[in-house]
Amino acid sequence: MASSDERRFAVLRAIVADYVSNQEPVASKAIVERHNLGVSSATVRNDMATLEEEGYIAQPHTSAGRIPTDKGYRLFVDRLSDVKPLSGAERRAIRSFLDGAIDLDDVLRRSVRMLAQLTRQVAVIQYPTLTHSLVRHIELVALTPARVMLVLITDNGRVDQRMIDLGDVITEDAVARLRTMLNSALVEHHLTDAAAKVSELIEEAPAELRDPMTRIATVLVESLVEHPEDRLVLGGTANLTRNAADFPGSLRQVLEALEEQVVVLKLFAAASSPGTITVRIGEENEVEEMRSTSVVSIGYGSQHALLGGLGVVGPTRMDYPGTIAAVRAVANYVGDILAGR
Amino acid sequence: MASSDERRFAVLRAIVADYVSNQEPVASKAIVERHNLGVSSATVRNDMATLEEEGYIAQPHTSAGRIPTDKGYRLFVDRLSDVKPLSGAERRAIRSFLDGAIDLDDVLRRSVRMLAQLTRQVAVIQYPTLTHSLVRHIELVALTPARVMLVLITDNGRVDQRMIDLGDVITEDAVARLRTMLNSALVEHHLTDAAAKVSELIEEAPAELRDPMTRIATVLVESLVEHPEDRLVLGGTANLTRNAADFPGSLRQVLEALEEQVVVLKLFAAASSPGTITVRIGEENEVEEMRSTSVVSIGYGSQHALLGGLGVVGPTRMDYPGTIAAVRAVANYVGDILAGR
DNA sequence: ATCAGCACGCGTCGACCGCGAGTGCCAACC
DNA sequence: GGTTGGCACTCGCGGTCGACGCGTGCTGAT
Repeated sequence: MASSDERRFAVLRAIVADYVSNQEPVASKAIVERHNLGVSSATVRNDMATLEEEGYIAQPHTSAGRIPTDKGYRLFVDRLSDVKPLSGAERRAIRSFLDGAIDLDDVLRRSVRMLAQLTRQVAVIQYPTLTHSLVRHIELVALTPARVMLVLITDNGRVDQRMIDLGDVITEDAVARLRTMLNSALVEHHLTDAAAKVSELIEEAPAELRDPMTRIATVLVESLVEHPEDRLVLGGTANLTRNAADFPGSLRQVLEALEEQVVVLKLFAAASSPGTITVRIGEENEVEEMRSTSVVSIGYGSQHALLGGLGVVGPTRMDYPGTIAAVRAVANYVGDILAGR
Repeated sequence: MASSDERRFAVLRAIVADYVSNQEPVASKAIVERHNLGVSSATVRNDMATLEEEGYIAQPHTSAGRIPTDKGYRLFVDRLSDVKPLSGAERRAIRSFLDGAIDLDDVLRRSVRMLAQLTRQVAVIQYPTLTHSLVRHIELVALTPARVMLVLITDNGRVDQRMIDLGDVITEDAVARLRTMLNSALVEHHLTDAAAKVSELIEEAPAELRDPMTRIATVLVESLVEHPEDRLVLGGTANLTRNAADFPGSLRQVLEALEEQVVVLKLFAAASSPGTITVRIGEENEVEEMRSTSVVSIGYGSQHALLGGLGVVGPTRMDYPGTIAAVRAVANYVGDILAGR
């Protein structure tokens, strides 16, 4: 029967809600008290038995209440329809806080902070990817006679730098000529086209500039375009300790994993198009050490260009609706700010 | 008697050593077993009674062994004479690991990581201060018609960026002229002189450039020279959980405090001249939340110029000799690399 | 001053027990 | 068939108790 199915789901929802807020197994009696389902506790118990058979909930010990399983959370999240948006005050707070930002770094730092605060969890933001960026400017600065620094400035405000060892002394004049060549070839072009443009540059270059140009091109293409070490900003790790019980003995592991950029990047790999929330619950995470956490992530950027991912990492026992709302809101603002400027 | 004093200190040293490695109160019997002082446990007990009266050690409960107090650690550290340097292998590891660095960010990231690994504690490194730096280059990039980005490149490889709202549309040509003016006035000069030079620039500027130049000057001087938001890199926070017992209930507090830049900067405020280790033990810390930790810090840079501070934060029960050696070694390498390049 | 010996204090650990929460099941009811 | 009150049962939790042993402080001897 449809209605019986519905009530069973209502029971699951109640269990999730109560467990999230009280973090203790919830009993049938507690459900009928706090949520008015219009049935008795015995009926709820029957439903709970079914839910348990189907694997949505479990009981820690024989005579305790039930807690949701990963599968239970999954169903709960999938059926989540009306994500209540943030309050006006919250929206205004975000906006005004982020508007004070001074540069890209600052935007991202403030955003993680905001997100961590809103969700009371660990927040992560990826730096906007370079792949879709337009080159605004390339600077070449001689640091020592045989060493230059390449500075790449893109349209979303990101500034990247690389040391380049030229292997030979170079004159200030040569540096200037290289700089001019690079800029006229690349400015206002997409970084994805850089590889092609740059190889042309090498061919066109006068003999004496060919070697340094080759080295510069290699660094530019290899380390900035093909293998950009995706940077990310982390915040609110203190929130992990909020309920140490949520990470049975593995708090350490989680913290360690979070310090590994590679691992965290994997968590956000799913972030596809902006606006689409991805939720990875417990065991669904591919990363071993993160099996005791849930990850809520989303892509940010404008409608057409995905700039990067952001999200939060927390216990599977988290306030999914609230977290999703916050993540979405922050992604909107970050996207606006980085695109709008 | 001098010799009796000496033995009492030897007892303290033994207590510190044993407590640090076993992290449990150490008994008189254990001392005579592990360290050969040539006296009986009864004698050690007498010494311990004295040490306790003088406040160097304490016992958690009446019939337990002793643990060092902050004052005890202090004495221990003060009398530390021969800091055993790192092993050759370790030195080589550090060197080769840091040499692979790609730019300043990378040097610092690798260094914290290294330091955290060596000490198994939380490592912190301040970005090299701007105040003593030489300006290598200033770049001005128009991001939108009325907005430019100021990029400052200094001789130690640091790259800083600031958005500047000009309040009015500006031509590409004007930007170029401003850039030229800024560079010819500031390049190869100390940032400390920037304020003076820049105010000259404003006066010399042609009327139509005066307004944008003023805005740029303000940002440059105020936000980069006078109030540089001292950035810092943190690593190894996972090590805090290594022994949660070390932070009775306050692990959360410590983590939170570490996320506050201001707080952490205060911890390192003492870092004076390069090469001088500063140790703050427990209650000696001015920061309230850090009273349960010890901070070992040092300045790094060349002989004459202090570039910044670095160090570690850990439990008062830490391996001081080892930590001090590691901190000193890493500071040396970081100083070398940033100065030598 | 050092040391062996001893009595004492006290924290730790395991066993035990009673309580109560929460369940599963059953029989009755709509 | 779905729902409900009732009831017996399970099992974890918290508190008590006692034995044990560790580490100490003290005392008296050297």
